Amino acid sequence: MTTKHQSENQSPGEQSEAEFLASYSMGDYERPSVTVDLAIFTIRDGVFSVLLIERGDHPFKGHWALPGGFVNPKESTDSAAWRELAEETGVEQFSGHLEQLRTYSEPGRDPRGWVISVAHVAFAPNLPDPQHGDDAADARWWAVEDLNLDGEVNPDAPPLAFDHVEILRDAVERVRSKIEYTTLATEFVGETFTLPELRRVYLAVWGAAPDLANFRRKVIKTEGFVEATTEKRTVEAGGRPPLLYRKGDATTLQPAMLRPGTDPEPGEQG
Amino acid sequence: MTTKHQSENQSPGEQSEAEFLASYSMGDYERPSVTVDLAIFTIRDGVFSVLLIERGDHPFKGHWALPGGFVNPKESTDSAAWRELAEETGVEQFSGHLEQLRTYSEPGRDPRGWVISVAHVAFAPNLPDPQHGDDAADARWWAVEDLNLDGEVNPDAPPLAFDHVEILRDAVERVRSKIEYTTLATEFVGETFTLPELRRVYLAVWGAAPDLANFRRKVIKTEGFVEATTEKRTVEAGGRPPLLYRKGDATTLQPAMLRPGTDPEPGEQG
DNA sequence: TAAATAGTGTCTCTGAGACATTATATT
DNA sequence: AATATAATGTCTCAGAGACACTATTTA
Repeated sequence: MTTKHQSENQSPGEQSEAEFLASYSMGDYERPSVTVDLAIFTIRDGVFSVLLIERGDHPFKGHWALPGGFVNPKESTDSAAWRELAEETGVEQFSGHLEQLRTYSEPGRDPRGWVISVAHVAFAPNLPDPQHGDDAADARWWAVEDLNLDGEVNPDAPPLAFDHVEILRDAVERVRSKIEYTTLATEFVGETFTLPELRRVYLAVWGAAPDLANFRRKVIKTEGFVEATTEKRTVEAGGRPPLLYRKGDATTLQPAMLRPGTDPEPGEQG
Repeated sequence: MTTKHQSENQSPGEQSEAEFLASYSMGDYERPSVTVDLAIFTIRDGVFSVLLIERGDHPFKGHWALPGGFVNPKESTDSAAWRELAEETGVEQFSGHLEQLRTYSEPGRDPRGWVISVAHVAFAPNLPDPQHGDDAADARWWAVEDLNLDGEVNPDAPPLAFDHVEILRDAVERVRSKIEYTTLATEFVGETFTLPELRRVYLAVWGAAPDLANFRRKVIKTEGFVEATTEKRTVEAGGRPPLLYRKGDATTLQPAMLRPGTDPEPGEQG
């Protein structure tokens, strides 16, 4: 990476970069507020869920929104997202995965003014119920399939604030596709886990699980996906106790885990 | 999409959302400048190339940067990117593809202050040489492989400004992977094209082309990727004249076109 | 032993890699 | 005819889908 950049030849009367910066003013361009929004996903009792916060204030009072907040100077949007993640989940040492989704900037997306939001997605194993926000607003996990992300299916779905329907749609699709070609499904289970547990992650996120036998073959044969331990999960009611595994050091799946039902049809119009 | 959100019951003394917004002030949070940066790719004489601009002013005077500019109020970052794209390429009706890459916000990435950049990637068929910038700076196409994106390989590579090495690395990888699982390779060729031409797109972008015969089989059998015309390309020197094709209406490739050389090894540590 | 869950074996089909062969043009 | 490029045919192998079968536990 090139970091020194003072190397160009400089005529005597010319300004150096240091002098230039010292005299530089950003001018009076209008500037937007920049926020981060977080789609924090977990699987609770086999249900693919996302954390939402009920707004206690206008605008969108009583509607549900993704947790988020302003980005401060001297921090990256990632840092801001990690900070919000800790605050909202109440977990100081968050063990999951966080990544940037995309930036939403459509004019009018926030009625208060010019607000650009950098959305992030987090994957986490079973998290506790969230702290109640200090602004008396509610915060809870919602099953993703209970949200009306694709049309008005569920009359009891919470109304979503801002453009968070769009963000959530993109976030859900990101998670669904990311567990196809990476090992991130292991972020939704504990330190050790069984293969049926890992398979239930795919079931929860995709709404359909790969065939049991083929899933095992795929996971076991993909070097570095999981590592077998010698212990078995103690099971309460009936059934053969499953072997426990630990995540391996692979990060990508090559070839990808295929979503069932997605018949290998040729590309379609989008 | 839920757009009406005035439906919650409101006690007599309580503020309505309209009243709230009328009295709302964004406060005096410090706000960043937000810019867009563009990685505009094309293929010129079989060479995968990107448009860079030589900076005429500090900071990074004499270094090469991605074209870009400030985002204005009342426009999305996509609109800003389209606007810059037209300005920088000098093409009013740009026929290619533009998409958001990701947002770069690391503190210190711009020595002038707090600047957050939303980077975009554009795919275009052979574009003309760019206009000279009005600030007397140079603007030209650079072969991607002549840039030192992965270590100091080429001593004649142009020095890159800001964090544009990182952005370009991400942008190149985006293009390389996007032509695997979408039909975007057709954005690099003209209205009609031959299969060998399309294959040379993969050769240019990946540095290696799929086997000729297997490539044909894949493209032809993927419904909606290309549509055969009845004409042939008139050829100047020797050889059988190839059939001309037109792009189909498919957008995704299922299964993906595989990069050659990438031995189907299991996932590795990243 | 029945029920429940975990785990194995195997047939088949699709699609990619490799590479030999045929087709159609110019000089 | 020689050369050059386009297009086809075919053998093989990896890996996914489907599903029958075996294993290990509790009630």
